[in-house]
Amino acid sequence: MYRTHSCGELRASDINKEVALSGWVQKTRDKGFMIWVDLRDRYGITQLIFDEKRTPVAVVEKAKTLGREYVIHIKGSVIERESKNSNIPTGTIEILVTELQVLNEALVPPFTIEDQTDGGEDIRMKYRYLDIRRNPVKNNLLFRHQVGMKVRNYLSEEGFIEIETPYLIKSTPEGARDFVVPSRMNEGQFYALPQSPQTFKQLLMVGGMDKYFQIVKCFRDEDLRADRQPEFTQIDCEMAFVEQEDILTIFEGLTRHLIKDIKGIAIHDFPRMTYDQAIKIYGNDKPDIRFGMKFGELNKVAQHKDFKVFNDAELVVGIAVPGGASYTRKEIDKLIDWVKRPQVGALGMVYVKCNEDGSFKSSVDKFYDQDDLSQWAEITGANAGDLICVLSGQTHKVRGQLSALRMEMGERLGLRKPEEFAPLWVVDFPLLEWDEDTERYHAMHHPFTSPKPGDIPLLNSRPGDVRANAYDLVLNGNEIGGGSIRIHDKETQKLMFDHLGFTPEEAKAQFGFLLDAFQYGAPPHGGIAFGFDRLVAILGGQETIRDFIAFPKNNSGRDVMIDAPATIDTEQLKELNIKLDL
RNA sequence: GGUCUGGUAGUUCAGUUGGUUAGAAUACCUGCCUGUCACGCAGGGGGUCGCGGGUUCGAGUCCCGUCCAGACCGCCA
Repeated sequence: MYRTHSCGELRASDINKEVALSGWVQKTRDKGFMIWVDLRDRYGITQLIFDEKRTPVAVVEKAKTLGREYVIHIKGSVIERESKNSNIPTGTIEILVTELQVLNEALVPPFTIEDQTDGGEDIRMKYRYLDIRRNPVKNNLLFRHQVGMKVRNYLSEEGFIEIETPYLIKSTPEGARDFVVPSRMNEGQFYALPQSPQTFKQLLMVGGMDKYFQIVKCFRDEDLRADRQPEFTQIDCEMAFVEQEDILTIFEGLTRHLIKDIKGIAIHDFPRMTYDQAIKIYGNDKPDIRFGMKFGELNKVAQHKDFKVFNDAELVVGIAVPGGASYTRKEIDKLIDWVKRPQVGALGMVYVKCNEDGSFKSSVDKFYDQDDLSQWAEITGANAGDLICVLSGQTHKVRGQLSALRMEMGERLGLRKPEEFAPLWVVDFPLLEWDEDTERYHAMHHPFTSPKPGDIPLLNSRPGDVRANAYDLVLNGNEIGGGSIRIHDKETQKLMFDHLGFTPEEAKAQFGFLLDAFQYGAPPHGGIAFGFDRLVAILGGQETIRDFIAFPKNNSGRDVMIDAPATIDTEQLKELNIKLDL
């Protein structure tokens, strides 16, 4: 028997027990007369002691050869420590070893297996199996498991059933790039990996499985980010005979339940905001509402003087940065440089210091008097001591720029507290979005999203103004879920394809199976999908999902541990009838 | 596709104005140490300064190119 106990469970009450333990050597402390070995497994650390007076000589000699991360098996008795360690749960006892067996030697690991490792991101990913031995990564994976269990239990109790859908499906032109898989048996043809089980879950609704969910891998061949991986996990849900309100209620419940159960925090406010409001007030469709700095539009009070920059602008908009009036000239200049970086793209920034004595000092004092500036302060909600930052230009661009500044300042001022949770529904998304490149409208959510019935007449005249029955769940400035009420009748779906520029033939070729299915009694239905990796990371107080995934990809979509992707040999290519053109 | 930052010992980093033999911490090895637990002490080994080219009497340092990594923009229905 390899072990009678784990390395995390022995206590003072176990003293005098004969035990067998197995695990990894975390550390040896050889004092000459005595050797201590910290033995580690998933459950904790137990100290072993090899004593020249009490341990057989041969065993002590073998203990001297142990290196870090050796896998060993020992037998011995639990004894009370002479000097106890209150830092670890097993700190009152140690194991007086009588038998030692080296199960496997280990090379010296390239970085230390400690909470505060000396290894950087790169090397940790290459040796991810060693990284996973470390508490921070291990605990993240345990945490992910717990969140997953709670989601499964909650949805299951609500009557949802988990159904698997295929991974080898058909490529579609809309949306993200597909990962494709060549088919050996069907020459010249390819499967695509699903970007989401969207059409399948709708077909499950037609199939009468009126409450479906799945914790499922999805694939998108797009560039990566700290919160974006090419393969990621969704909590995918769909319900039949529901309206938007039913969905919001159920998944508001799930969100509250998770935050309460996992973080012990009761969510009081679960606000809703329309897409238009979010864009106007926060410049962003996924606002972090843990802090203020709401946008104040200043066109009316800033375009009546001779300041050409503002007069020519489509939008003049500002935010009040709390405590910013104390910034030095140099600090403000750096802030201006920050908004002028290409990633943000502002051409400049006007600032107003709101002095403690109620006066204002701005970078545009030449053009505006104290009355003007006091109106700006009122509109942006600035108090004495704040700094008003004002950007101007094209509405769409300026909102994005000021939103970037708002998030940056929220971060710098510590207003984005990881242990605070502020969920938010953003509703009434536009149905269509103009695409500059292809010069046509495409579905903002996906082509199966239903328009708000009242807006359908606008489809021909002002397609950009048509709102959809679509909603996003935003948590702390991150989009963690999104969904919609779907189209369930063939006519509306045809209308939609028509406006997306699909010919009837194309629509039939791509989605004929769905249109067919809708002719056989499709119930009204809708759903939502949560980004599981993101949800777990945010509940864990982080925004990088990578450390909540056992084997993530790097920035370039590579798995540096197994070195994938990789070329395949000529035989394989031949079998697949593929010729490379490189 | 683009912007920015970085690449120096196993690892994390420092390296000034271009100037002698490239340093620190940690890890590793050896020895010592009668209760360690970030053990301590003494000693030791360890470098293609990412790669290629250029400027220079002289390049880790400056210039050009390139590769790799990270963050972001585009992209992500």
